[in-house]
Amino acid sequence: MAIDNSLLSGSTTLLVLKLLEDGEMYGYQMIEELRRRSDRTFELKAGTLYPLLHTLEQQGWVTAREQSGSDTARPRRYYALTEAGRGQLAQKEAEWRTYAAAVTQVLEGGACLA
Amino acid sequence: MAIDNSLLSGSTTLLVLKLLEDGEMYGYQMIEELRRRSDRTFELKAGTLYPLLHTLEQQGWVTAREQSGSDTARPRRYYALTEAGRGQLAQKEAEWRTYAAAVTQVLEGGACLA
DNA sequence: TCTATTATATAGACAATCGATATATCAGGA
DNA sequence: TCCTGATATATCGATTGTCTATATAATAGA
Repeated sequence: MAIDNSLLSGSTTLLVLKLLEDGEMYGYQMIEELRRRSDRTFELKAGTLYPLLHTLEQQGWVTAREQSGSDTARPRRYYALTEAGRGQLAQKEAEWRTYAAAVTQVLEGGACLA
Repeated sequence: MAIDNSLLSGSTTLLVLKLLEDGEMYGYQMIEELRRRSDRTFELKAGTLYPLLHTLEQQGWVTAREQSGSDTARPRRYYALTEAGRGQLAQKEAEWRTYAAAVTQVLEGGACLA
């Protein structure tokens, strides 16, 4: 099922930081990996990701390393989490859990609370 | 914990429709009820809700009934779900579950999938 | 030759939320 | 009495996040 784009809003940063938790990745790879891990639910667009990566870099949450491989058409920019980025990831993960729990509570809690 | 505003984006319509599932409500009441049901996680702003309600009405998902009670300072606009609105609610609820499951999968799935 | 894939980048359009402001009444404290 | 806060709805402009479209450039395959 294709989900409403607007649902994605706000969680994209979390998802991108999460991808970098286990090691560096380049942008195009992130799009593919995110699609794979989410069973095609998330099909992040290039026009969304690249500006976001630049923002994350400016904020000091990731660092970039350009690798102009001879085999690739265009040099890849590998991104890695900084310590600050790890902190942000932890915080955004906690925020997500709070948010998701609250939505679930509204959806299931219905009329009666203790 | 106060969550990032942008996380709310896209789920607001779902939450509002859900509130109306059990009967009609007016705007101000929805703000309070949503805050209560979510344990203060959702503090929907008036500037967000009222334009949204007008949109929902235009789309035919809710109907409005104005009640100028003698005891209230200003007449209340009571909103109720239409049949189309119920359909939308069901669809948005399904979308939410798909989306939330995908985020959880990315957060927990990590590197290894079967 | 032409198209698709890999790989990054930017500009402009669009949607959703917010803060600020407006209006109007009533209750309660200083 | 005056002033603040709560009740109740409404609109405007700013900000943010995502998208589509476009650009560039090399390589593989039909």
